[in-house]
Amino acid sequence: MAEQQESSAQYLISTVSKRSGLKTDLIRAWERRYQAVTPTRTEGGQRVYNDIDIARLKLLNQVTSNGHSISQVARLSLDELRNLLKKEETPLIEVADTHQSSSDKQYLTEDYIEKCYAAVIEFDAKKLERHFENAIVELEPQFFIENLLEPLLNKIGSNWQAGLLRPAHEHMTTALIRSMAYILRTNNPAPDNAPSIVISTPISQLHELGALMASIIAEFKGWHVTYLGANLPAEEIAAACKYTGSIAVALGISCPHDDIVVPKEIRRLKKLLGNDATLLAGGKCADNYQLLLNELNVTRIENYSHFKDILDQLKNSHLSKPMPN
Amino acid sequence: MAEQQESSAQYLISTVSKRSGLKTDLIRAWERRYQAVTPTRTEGGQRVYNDIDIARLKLLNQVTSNGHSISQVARLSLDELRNLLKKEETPLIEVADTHQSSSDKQYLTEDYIEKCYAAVIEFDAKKLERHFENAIVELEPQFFIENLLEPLLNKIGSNWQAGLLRPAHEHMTTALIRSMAYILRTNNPAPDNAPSIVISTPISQLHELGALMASIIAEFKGWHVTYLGANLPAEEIAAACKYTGSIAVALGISCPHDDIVVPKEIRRLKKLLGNDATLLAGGKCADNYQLLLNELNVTRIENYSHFKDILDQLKNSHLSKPMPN
DNA sequence: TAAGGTTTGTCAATATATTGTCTAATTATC
DNA sequence: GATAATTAGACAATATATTGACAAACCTTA
Repeated sequence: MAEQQESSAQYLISTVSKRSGLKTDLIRAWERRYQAVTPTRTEGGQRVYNDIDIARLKLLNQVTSNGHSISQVARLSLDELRNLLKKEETPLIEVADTHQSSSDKQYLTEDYIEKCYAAVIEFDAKKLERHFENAIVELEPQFFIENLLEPLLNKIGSNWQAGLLRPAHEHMTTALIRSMAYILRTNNPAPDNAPSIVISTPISQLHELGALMASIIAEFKGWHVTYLGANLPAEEIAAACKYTGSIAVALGISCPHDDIVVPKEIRRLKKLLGNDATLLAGGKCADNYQLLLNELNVTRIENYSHFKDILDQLKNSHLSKPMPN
Repeated sequence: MAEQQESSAQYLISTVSKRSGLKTDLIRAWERRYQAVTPTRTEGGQRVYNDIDIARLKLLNQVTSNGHSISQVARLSLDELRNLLKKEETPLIEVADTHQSSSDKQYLTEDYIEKCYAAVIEFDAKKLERHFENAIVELEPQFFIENLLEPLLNKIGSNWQAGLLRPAHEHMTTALIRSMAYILRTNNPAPDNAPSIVISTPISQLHELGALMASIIAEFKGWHVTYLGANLPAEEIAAACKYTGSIAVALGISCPHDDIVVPKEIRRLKKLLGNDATLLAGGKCADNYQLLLNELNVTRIENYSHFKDILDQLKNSHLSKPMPN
């Protein structure tokens, strides 16, 4: 125990009210009547909430405004509440955030980034996961990816290159984010006629966070994504592309390996793909191969927002000239 | 039946009305006259419905508007109602199923394994994910892991070694299972005093499915798991173990590489860990290093059930001699 | 076919439950 | 002292429950 108290920040009821969008009276009533949350107290007896409480109240707010009666859902776990929301899948609502100005949100996000980074340093996967969960609830998934995950990964990446973090830190984070990719993806299934893309990293490129991010983004953009993880030979990537009928292949290149393997693999892959699919390459160290990419007519992905543009373009040109047969 | 304690998803009559398309009065009348549904009650006496009730009412709505009299169909099972609809050839909304009898379970599982394997061959990640999702709901997570995931991975593994599957197949499956690990883990959070374990694969060992399975199993067994993914040098694994205060480290060795790197890494890791943590090794190809493991006093994990036994033993011996300070 | 009974959806009246909000008096915090 | 939190209780607005009734639709059978 005592982990929650020390690990996550403490909030008084007015803050909680602002963040959850519930009146203070209501928060107290829900506690009194249904033990929806059970905050600790100060010596003087004032309620002290943590991040989990806030996430919980936020979820309860959504669930009840979805038609559920508070008495029936107050004792459900975070996961059960999330499932409930997922099931209901009410695309009509999408209420513009009750209040919470954009500056609040920015501050909140930075706060989360700090907390997450601290959890990474401490090697505390559980804590990191909790922060992620809360953040996904508080910020919308889309916002979470762009404004929290991306900066966090950049920070981890650069600090790792600077020697401030061990490889094991990065591995742990990668493993966790991979496992959480599910809840990020799960909300918007791609339509059947969506275009397909294969995302991977070439052989010798073991760091896949960027590629993983890219695949989440592509799913959000309504693509069918076949994510293959790291370190695959060109034939395999090409085979996956062919099997899935993908119109694009994106490679993540983020290790400064600068050896001869990567150029060779890219060459081979380009040859194997021919004109069936567009080849894209991105990542921190893609620059190292700029000449090669130019020569082979491989599209360079500058950053994530550039990636989104490329996806849109490809999608449009694909839709305008449907199946050749 | 009598699965009300299912805890999640309890609905009041207005919600049920919206979802089923039946007026509240009618729902009550059907209950009063024909026991079409038998909801539980709140303390105050209000009706509380679950997902099955809703599915049932939806079906009854369709069936009756198809011409059947409510008195004749009110007591039919979900399956019977569905059959009725199917016969009538009325392409209406499909209703999610939940209920399953235990006798079907084995057959059902084998069916799922077939379907999942087919999805893997077809490179259809979305389909595979759907099968997984359905299976996890239909079978309990625990059962899912032991009776579906394990055989499926074995099948994939052996067929991959036999050359029937491409590496890319295995990569895709790995990536997907990693991302679904979240919902498998998420239901039973480990208590704060749970022992910790680090799970990884040594450098040059890139295939992590086994290690991933092991980490899911360990989480189910109530351990704090720090999962580091594949291909980590010994110092990193040792560092993670030290940081997290883990009492055990499990390595997955499933590639027939039989080179000199793995023995070297295991030796180094054992040295780095000293007596602070128990070193375990498992996986298809751990046999290749049997002599080394014996020499270094590394526990060999025979299979997943053996792994569970080991975890229990370690947990007990850890609890009996708590913190040295 | 017409009469008579049965089924079925709907409604009304009355009583109880649930739930968000509010007031008042008191106590913490800074 | 000003601001914010606390408790306890009260209140009104909805939602639900129960019971009984009723007419339209549906049957059966003479």
